[in-house]
Amino acid sequence: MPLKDELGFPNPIATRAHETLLNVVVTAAILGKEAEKLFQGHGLTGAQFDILMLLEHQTADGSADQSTLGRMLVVNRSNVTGLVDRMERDGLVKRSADPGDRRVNRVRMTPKGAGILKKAEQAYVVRTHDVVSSLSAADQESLCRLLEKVRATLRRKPLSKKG
Amino acid sequence: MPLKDELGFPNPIATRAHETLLNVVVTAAILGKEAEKLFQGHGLTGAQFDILMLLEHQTADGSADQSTLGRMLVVNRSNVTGLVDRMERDGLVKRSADPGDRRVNRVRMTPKGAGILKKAEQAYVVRTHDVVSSLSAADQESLCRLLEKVRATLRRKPLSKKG
DNA sequence: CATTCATTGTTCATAGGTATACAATATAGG
DNA sequence: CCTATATTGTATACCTATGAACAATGAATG
Repeated sequence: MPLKDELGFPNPIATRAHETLLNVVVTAAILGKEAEKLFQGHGLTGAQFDILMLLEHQTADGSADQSTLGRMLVVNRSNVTGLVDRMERDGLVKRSADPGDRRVNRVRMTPKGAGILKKAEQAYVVRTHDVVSSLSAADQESLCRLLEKVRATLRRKPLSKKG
Repeated sequence: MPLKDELGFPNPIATRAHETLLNVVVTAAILGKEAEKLFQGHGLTGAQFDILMLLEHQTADGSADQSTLGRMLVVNRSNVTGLVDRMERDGLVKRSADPGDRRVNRVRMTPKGAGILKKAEQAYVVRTHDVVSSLSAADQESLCRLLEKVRATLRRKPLSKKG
């Protein structure tokens, strides 16, 4: 079903470029809401799951400083402060001082956080596989490459240079 | 550049399914931030631009009720209350009573809102064309079709039925 | 060493988003 | 008519996110 009809638009979408970008943004929004519902059953939000996943799979020793987390999540580091605050409050992670740099907080999962992640990740893997099941391996590769191309263009033509 | 490197991940992304969905979500996030910067120069936020665009191009008479706006934006109607509050405060739209249904607010652009939209939309069209310029017409069609397939799967297998 | 510049994490104000509950109003059926 | 049931907009509590400003610390350079 074309995007126009999914969104209940009475009129066509003006340009193909607009429709393409709208497709990306709307799909991501729907995926995000779906993920949010999934994690709700495990006492996590989407952002909290993301942080636990990064700590589990994308760190050398299971810990990361907040700025690195922000960069990997593509969010402002001021946002990480609040995220880690709430996760620490809920006992999912803990902060500790970095021995080599007194500015830095190292963030690390608690056993409770690790346990919750384990179950949430299992559900996520199943659900993820389900959602992309309609795409062949080649389709998935295509999709990734097309999106990479869009991001590459964005990096090559930042707003500051062109508008 | 593969997503892993763009995000500064030291390790590979575990599954292709995860990588595919991550590509969609991350690209949308970057596009959203880029759009936000663009609209900032016109005194709008992304969500405010979306509402003005809907009123301009997807209504019969230039007005819409809040619930319809929510459905077209794929957001909760409680969110529309706040959006329209702020836009009314800034003189971009106004609310008026619906003659046929006393529960309903009709939302309509003010002349100020229309003027701002006109300029913002011009900038948006240029920028949009720029961003997808790396994709051929066929690529754009492919991208849209692949994303439609993902959304179709989501509708066919909602979380309530499978998890 | 001292100075400059960069980075880290926090705080603040503001905006967007959800879910829930609620009052007012419509609508459908007996 | 009356009584369920659904819909509309709102209020509230909460989470996610940005950008700006700030203090503390680190790094580079004269």
